[in-house]
Amino acid sequence: MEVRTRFAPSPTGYMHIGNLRTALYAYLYARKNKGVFILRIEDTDQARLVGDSVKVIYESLAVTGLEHDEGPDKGGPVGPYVQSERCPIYREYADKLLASGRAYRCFCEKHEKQEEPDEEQDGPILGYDGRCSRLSEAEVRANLAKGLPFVIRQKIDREGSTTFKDFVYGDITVDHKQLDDQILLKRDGFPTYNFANVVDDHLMGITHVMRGCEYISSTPKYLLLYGAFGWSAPEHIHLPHIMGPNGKKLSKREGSAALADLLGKGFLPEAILNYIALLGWNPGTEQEFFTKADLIEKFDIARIGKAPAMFDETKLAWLNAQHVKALPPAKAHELFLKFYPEAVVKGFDAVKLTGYIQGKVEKLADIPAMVVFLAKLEEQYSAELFVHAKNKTTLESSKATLAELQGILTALPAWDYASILAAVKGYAEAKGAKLGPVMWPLRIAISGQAVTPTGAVEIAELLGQPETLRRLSVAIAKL
RNA sequence: GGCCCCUUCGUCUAGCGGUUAGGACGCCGCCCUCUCAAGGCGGAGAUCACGGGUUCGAAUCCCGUAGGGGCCGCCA
Repeated sequence: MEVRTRFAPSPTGYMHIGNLRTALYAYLYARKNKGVFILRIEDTDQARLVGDSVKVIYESLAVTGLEHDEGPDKGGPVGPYVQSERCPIYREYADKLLASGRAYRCFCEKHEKQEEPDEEQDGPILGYDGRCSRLSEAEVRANLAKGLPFVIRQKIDREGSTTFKDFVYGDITVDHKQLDDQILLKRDGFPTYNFANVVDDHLMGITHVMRGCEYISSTPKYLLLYGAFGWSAPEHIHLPHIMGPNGKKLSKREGSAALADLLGKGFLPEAILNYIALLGWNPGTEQEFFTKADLIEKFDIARIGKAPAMFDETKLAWLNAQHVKALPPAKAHELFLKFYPEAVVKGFDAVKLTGYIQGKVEKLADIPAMVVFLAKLEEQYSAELFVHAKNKTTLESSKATLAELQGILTALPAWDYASILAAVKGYAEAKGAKLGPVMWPLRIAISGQAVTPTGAVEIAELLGQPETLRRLSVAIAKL
């Protein structure tokens, strides 16, 4: 049978990283099995509609390359793919349940969520007591005639229990005493998630349902619904949560919960995908670097773990650096260009710069701070930087070295990497010194920094002869 | 409160009855080197949440306990 998976986000205005991982797994599983990956928008909560949020969903899938085969924007044989456009369908199926006696109209007041379960309460919280299921036909007709608003509830027999097999968590059994007559159709005519999800997954031919593990407890209710319709249920794959640092829920406030935040920090989409794929799944080998194609090939739902994982931005940064290194030079340059300060692009050979620092960039957002020194020497840097124990440099030795170097570099006829390196090496050899004691002061002098993204010779080459000599003078004066 | 689920280095994880409990990030050290980094090598870091069983033998199986998470919405 053809595998069909779906990503069914509700339009909240941003792409949560946990949701993105759910999408990724559903995508990978579909691709791996030559199946179909569907996008469905779950916008049944009219009170929470957020303006442009469907656009955010499209953009998120596009930037990460999780392209769907069917969806609102692409069409498909089982549309519409937006739940708010499917209301007649839900109505139709609710009526079927009404007719078969598996559902009933409920005229009760809204039952608000209980924030703090009553400490005093001894027994279980029972939920809705099902009183409207006992209304006579005449009473229902009378209420309808009065125009009383109602919801449609599924009639659930509280005897017995339901056991289902989850691919990740194994056999899960829930006692029907834990269930209540869930609402299928709300007062406003829109379906609840509980109902729409079952109807749509069935009608759309979904074979494997992947979603967060918060749905485990209510899955038996959905299964009962499949049963009430006489439908066979899809496979269920519940996923453990991704936690924030401290083991708390990954929140928008921490700045790493949304895809847009991560992108803004300069993480590559492919690195983000790679990283979140590994939160809760592993290939069983020691491979950690994955391209999307690799993931499709290696992904296996049997190797999804059960324990929640904490999101660690440090490790993401490392993985991101690996992906940056793997970029074709032209692609790297195209990306880096967006982060180079204007003065750097204008005044220097940016292509060469990219080549020099590509192996050192962790996050793209770090780039501006890494390269500004090229455009402008921070002349107030401390002379103490010249003192380096390991290279045996002091203020005095640095001054002497720099003065001699300045003479040699001034006389240098060609200003390219090889020539500069040869000149510096020749100088060191002539003095019987190692390269370190010469390179260290040179690099400090022309960068004004202890840490630079590339070596002294590369920096000198990029700066050009006049600016290199000028900076040398600044340093000599300082010393 | 009821029910469901989870628990191996700080973090991500391997492990599926017999291993010196392996790898990765981070951290530390060494080497290389044109500093840092990268790269290479090495180190510290886990009484496998705890307590009972079962077994010749348990991180692995069973039962409890604790801690954490989830559900108990006309939210998804």
